[in-house]
Amino acid sequence: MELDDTDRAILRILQENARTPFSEIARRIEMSSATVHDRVGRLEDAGVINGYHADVDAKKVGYGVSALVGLRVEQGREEDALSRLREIDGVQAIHLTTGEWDVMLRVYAKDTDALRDLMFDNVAAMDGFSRSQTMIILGTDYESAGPPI
Amino acid sequence: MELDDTDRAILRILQENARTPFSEIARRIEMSSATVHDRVGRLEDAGVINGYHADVDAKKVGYGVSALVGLRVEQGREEDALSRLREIDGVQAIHLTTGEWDVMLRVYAKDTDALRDLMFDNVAAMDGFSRSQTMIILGTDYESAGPPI
DNA sequence: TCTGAAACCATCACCTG
DNA sequence: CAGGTGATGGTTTCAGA
Repeated sequence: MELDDTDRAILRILQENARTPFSEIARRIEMSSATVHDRVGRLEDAGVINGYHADVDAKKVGYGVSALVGLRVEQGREEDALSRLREIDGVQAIHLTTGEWDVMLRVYAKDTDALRDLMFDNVAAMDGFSRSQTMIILGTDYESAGPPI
Repeated sequence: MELDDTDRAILRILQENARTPFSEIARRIEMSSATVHDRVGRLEDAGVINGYHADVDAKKVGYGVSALVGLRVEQGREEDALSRLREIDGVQAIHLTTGEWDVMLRVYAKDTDALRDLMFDNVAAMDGFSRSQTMIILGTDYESAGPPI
């Protein structure tokens, strides 16, 4: 799908605040809200917009600890290993990467004890992984809502 | 702030789809939309909800490559180094971590050439960093919209 | 891409237990 | 004091141009 400047303007607004009324988007890009409605529908259908999510503060809902976990996967066990990772509560993202690690996870845990349990009882107990490294996120200095548009 | 089951139900719905009308949330949790309106306002004020963002597909807006970058920061240069990282276009997140790296970035680039430029012209050219490692994200197997609630 | 109209929704002041 | 009611003005949505 080809995006024009109008599409990009709409995407920027919805990336910044997904609850912006179409009528306000219309005012800002100087078009009718019917057009905005139309274009947003098309962006959703084309998979350019994949959803709208409230940004919920992890600490405030009881997840005091977050970490990045690097994993090495044994040859041939990839699919099996990944499907079991997906089932673990607290695993937020599973990225397949080049470099030192085959898989990088982003995980949430209540506290460091819960993180230890998550790593030992779940990840380390799985076979298919030969090595892991946990990097606790001490803080997040900056984070945007997605790619620049 | 103390969250009760009603708050958590609202958070789950808005995390899943931030554009859900309050009237529909009200139906689903069996309360009036005035109450939903009220509670959402309180969750926003308390910083439990920090915004609502459209999930925009990076590839579809021209960012074909994404990577995780580990950095070592020289002692005493932390604040200076971080503030310059924040200015680089394509840097989506800056996490301070324990372990092998002091800082982990999530970056977006148009293609591998653009990623090389980003790393060489921007990151490596900065002083304050002594070592770096780039892990290209080949794919994302799973990703949730935030912490479990 | 727009206009226009009907259905729908957010929001607020004011009640109620 | 959390929750509800009801009025009103704004918003979404869709057909038709």
